[in-house]
Amino acid sequence: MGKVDLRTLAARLNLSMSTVSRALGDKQDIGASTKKRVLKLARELNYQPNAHAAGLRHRKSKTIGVVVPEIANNFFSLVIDGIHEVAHASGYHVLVYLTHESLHKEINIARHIQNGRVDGLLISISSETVNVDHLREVRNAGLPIVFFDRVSNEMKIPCVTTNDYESAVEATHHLLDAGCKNIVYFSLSHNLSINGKRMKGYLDALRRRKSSASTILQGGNVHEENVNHMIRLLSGKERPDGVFACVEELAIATYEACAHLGLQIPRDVKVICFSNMRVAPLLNPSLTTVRQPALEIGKEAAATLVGLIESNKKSDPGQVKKVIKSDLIERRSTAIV
Amino acid sequence: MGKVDLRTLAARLNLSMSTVSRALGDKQDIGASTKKRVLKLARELNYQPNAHAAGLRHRKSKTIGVVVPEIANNFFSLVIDGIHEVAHASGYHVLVYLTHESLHKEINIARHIQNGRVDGLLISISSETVNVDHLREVRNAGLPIVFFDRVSNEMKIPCVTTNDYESAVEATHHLLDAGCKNIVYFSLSHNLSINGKRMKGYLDALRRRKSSASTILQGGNVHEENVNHMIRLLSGKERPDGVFACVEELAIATYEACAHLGLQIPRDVKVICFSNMRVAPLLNPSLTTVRQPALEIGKEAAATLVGLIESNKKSDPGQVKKVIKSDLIERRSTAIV
DNA sequence: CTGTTAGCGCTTTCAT
DNA sequence: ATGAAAGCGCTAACAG
Repeated sequence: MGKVDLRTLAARLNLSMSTVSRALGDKQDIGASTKKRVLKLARELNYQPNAHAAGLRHRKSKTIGVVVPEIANNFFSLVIDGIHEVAHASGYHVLVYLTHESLHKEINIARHIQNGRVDGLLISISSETVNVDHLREVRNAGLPIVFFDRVSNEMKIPCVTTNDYESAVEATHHLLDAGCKNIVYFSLSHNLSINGKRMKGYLDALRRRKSSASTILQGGNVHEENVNHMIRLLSGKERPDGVFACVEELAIATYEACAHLGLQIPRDVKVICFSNMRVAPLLNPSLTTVRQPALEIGKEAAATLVGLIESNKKSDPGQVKKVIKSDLIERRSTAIV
Repeated sequence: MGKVDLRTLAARLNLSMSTVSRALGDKQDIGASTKKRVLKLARELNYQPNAHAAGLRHRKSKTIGVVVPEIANNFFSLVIDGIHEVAHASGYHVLVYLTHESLHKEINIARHIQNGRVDGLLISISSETVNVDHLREVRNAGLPIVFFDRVSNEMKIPCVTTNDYESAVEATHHLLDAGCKNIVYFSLSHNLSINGKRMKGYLDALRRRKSSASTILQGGNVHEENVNHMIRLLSGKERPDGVFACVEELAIATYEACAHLGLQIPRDVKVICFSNMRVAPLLNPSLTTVRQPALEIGKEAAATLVGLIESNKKSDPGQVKKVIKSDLIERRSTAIV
């Protein structure tokens, strides 16, 4: 089965390539019957127009790039699912890139996509990313970018996030209402926007209630270290009675630390976290959870980007912030554990 | 910042485009000093060779397509992580496609990639896929394919799987050794290869031990239904005392069913499953688990595909089966729950 | 060692 | 309504 290209079709139909092209492209100035003939044969031979040729001609790839810190993560994979849904519906393909939280890789990726491979970029920046010159470069090359979840304030471009601040306030109130006097905020990298917003919500809520001592415990990428940090903290003399975990990973680390020390959740320690895994609520009803609408974030981000790509106004859209509300904090009525 | 292309570079250096091209391509027949000059300017101007033009010329996209049933799934996202690692190291980009278990979508994807967009395909087929003509078509178009995890025996092409059969035998022995007399096999779609191999291992193990009544419970894609099926089964007169869950999703459904009925795992019901989520072992020590080496599967699959692409021998490689061993069944020595 | 030329497959003027 | 021809950006003969 040799390739079938425009030339093949044209030859078999005794038409010129341009006519065939017009017929397939649904253009003006084409005879109805000719068009029908062309479409028929194209279908028969399963003609697939070469993507490179079309891309070269149009300077469009019909592809969007998605850059995430990691994919083996329920939140990001759900986001990608949402992106996919919208992208596919709009005829776009999805190229996925992983930074593994490395700024170096992020820069590399940014470099390597300025070659027509993608028409735009969706990105959730790595925890190491403070300077965003590499992204400016991408935008200067004419590619629209949309931030999601982890945004940078250094660039005024559209971003899609959740109402982290408000949810964090609410989550903190839950802990306070449950009687916590000594809460730990289990934190992600301090330069991450989501961490910043959640921590601010947390601190503001504490302040507003003129309440409680508070510790900030800095978590990292290494699970075992997170567990050990928490174990150390929970074994201290002033044992915390509440934990606000910035992401699920840290809640799980907390869970393991408690198990290690024989502490019971929620009897000894109340835990609350931002989470997307369906499993977390099963672990312990009180360990849960502000659910982020990952799928919706993905869809919204993709829709925004596709919009930017297709209305190729060079005019900077400026900073359009779309905030998608987290689900309210849920508690299971029936305790499982 | 206008585009910088070969022409730009050539003009600024008073060289011809081909010389510049050669310098950048690290070809023979190029003056050392010229080369240096070219590379220097290219770096300065951040020259990125147009992917479409190169692709058109070489009939290569340096891109591999990955087709998975779903991405919001720890196993598949880990596999993609592995694929990424190898692909990136070999200079390949990764285009991800989701079928959401729909054969229709799978066929569509197969059609839409026969246009030079990808150089090869990694696929884990949907649960609806029995006939694989759409994949034959892809291969006939000259694209190498590698199956991973969920394979089809209809096509003799390389596939990367785990030792499902052996692991299932072993897992079953664990349940029998724990004293189970009435085990349920909680099954996926029957035409999935992984389900077939695991179920066969399960049944063979039972037979070999001349043991136990056994029920096959067919699970599906809808979580609530899975839970309800299991609740119904566990409420029957001959309540099963063991569950072999083909995948983690079904183990979680079982977990919820038990919780709903007030049954304790493992006291009332022993549960074992194939799993990749780090969280499952936390749920209940006895609920665990045959860990599939997802990352390794991804790496191996990608390496195999890249090999096929680069050694562009038209000769059919035939069916090369690579089996990657699952981790042994693990039990946590310390009970957490 | 370097330049000239042709062409990858497609779209799009510009003729007819 | 159709065809001829130019060209997207790059590379690989083929000259020199």
